[in-house]
Amino acid sequence: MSLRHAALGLLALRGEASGYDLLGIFNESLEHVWPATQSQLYTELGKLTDAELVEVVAEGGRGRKAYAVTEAGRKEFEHWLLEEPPTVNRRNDLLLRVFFLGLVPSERAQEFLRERAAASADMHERLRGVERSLVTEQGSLAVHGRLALEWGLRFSRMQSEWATWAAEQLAEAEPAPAAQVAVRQAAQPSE
Amino acid sequence: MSLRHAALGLLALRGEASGYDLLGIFNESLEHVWPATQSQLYTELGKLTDAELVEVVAEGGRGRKAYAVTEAGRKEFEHWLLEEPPTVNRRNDLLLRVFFLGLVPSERAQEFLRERAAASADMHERLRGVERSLVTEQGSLAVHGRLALEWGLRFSRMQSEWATWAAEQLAEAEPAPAAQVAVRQAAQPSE
DNA sequence: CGTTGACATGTCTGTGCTGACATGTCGAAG
DNA sequence: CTTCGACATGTCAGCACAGACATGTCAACG
Repeated sequence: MSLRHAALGLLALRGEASGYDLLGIFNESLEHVWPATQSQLYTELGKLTDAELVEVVAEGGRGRKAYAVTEAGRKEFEHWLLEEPPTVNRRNDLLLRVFFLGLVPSERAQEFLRERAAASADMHERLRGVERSLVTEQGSLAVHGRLALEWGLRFSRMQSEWATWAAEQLAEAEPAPAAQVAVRQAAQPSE
Repeated sequence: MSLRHAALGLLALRGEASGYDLLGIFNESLEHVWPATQSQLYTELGKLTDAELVEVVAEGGRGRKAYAVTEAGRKEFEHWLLEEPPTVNRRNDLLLRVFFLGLVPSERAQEFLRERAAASADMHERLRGVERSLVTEQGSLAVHGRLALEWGLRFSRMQSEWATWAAEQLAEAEPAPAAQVAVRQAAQPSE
């Protein structure tokens, strides 16, 4: 239920904002961290209002409603931020595939892993580009944005290195082509 | 929609299995990679049967139905495994919190990051334990299980190091309590 | 013989999320 | 004056998933 807290947090940062404003921030700053669609966001703002964690502080043109966090909202947000343990992201598409890699020929599996290594390396380079374009900015938002960026840099590097290593592991474990099978069978009587 | 493919893959590995059997595997081997509940799994097996990707190959006592993948199922599975690009896991609870860390005093934020570093270090140790208990096992499942384990080891180490680094960044950026500012400046010119 | 625990299948409600749809306002440019 | 693009709010259907509920069989132990 983190969208709730993301919205609360953005309102706390901004002081006040409309659903439309928040949507803009979600699509810019939080796109890679916690994406949200418009329908979700407006629904959540409605619920937050009902729960009295936010309130409408102004109504402007085009039906615009400016929201701000209430005292209860601020409290709820800080509790979430510091007290509640972050939920670990359990599902991992990549590792699920790795689990099944034994079902295809080793060469195909190695190819798959090398592709993943390349994809992560690409991601790393992309983030390096973002990093370079960020050196000028200042302020607390930039400080914490940089922490998140560094996480991405380290993660993509780790994953790229891991995938390269994994492909090598498979290459060593099974030297592959049919010609070598006989050798293997002669060398090791069982399994 | 990866539960579908996880079920397909497990059936391909096992040859044939009941929903109950698969549930056991999900709760043991795939718990940290792709958890599934019983209701989800039985529902999915029903859908897979309707789609003719799996079929009931035997019925046993206690209403047991043994499923096996069909030719179409095998094809669909291999397509997913090798052709479809793994979807990146976009939502990240931890980074979302980091984004908002500027809303609390720097000391609290540093505390938060150090806690995260400790939690990741714990995770790392836990996985090292699993690694040690795995050295005896053989077979292709163990080979690919080890690849996934190594990913976990590298990930937890990376995250622990990152959190430690991030806490230090904040400590440097805002040397905090006014009294100590002078001391720090005198003691260490930079970095 | 009765109880317990593993085996085994299924349904239902609620929630979070996505994508599509629906509706309307306002300012600026042509 | 019309049209277009940014601003702005909302609903709805559908899917994945979690957790609870419902039902029943079979083997083993006491």
